[in-house]
Amino acid sequence: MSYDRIWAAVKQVPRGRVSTYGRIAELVGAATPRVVGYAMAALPEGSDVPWHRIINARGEISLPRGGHGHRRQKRLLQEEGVRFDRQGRVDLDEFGWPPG
DNA sequence: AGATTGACTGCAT
DNA sequence: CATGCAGCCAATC
Repeated sequence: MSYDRIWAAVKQVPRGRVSTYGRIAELVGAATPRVVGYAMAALPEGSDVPWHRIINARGEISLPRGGHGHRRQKRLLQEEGVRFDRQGRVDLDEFGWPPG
């Protein structure tokens, strides 16, 4: 089982932008959103895959609220210039990738 | 081999 | 805008 294709697609998300599980799934063409999420969870710690740029279709971080991972992801995105609204959501029309 | 679960999504209510 | 529900595929038990 190799998530290489999924990871390769995630690597193409430019800095300061975010993409969704569904978009990545469409991009690789051989996975459904759930599998993309599964691939993210299976990611080794020191990988160069920008996993934090992947959020759900509603523009929100999909990790459990208050969890360690959730906070880390939000911080990484903010460091790249991605802005969150008061509800902790990203405007996909502005930061989503691919655009449109 | 069958049941359960998960970093999901889209449509209906 | 929030909930509920079915469909989805792979990993785990």
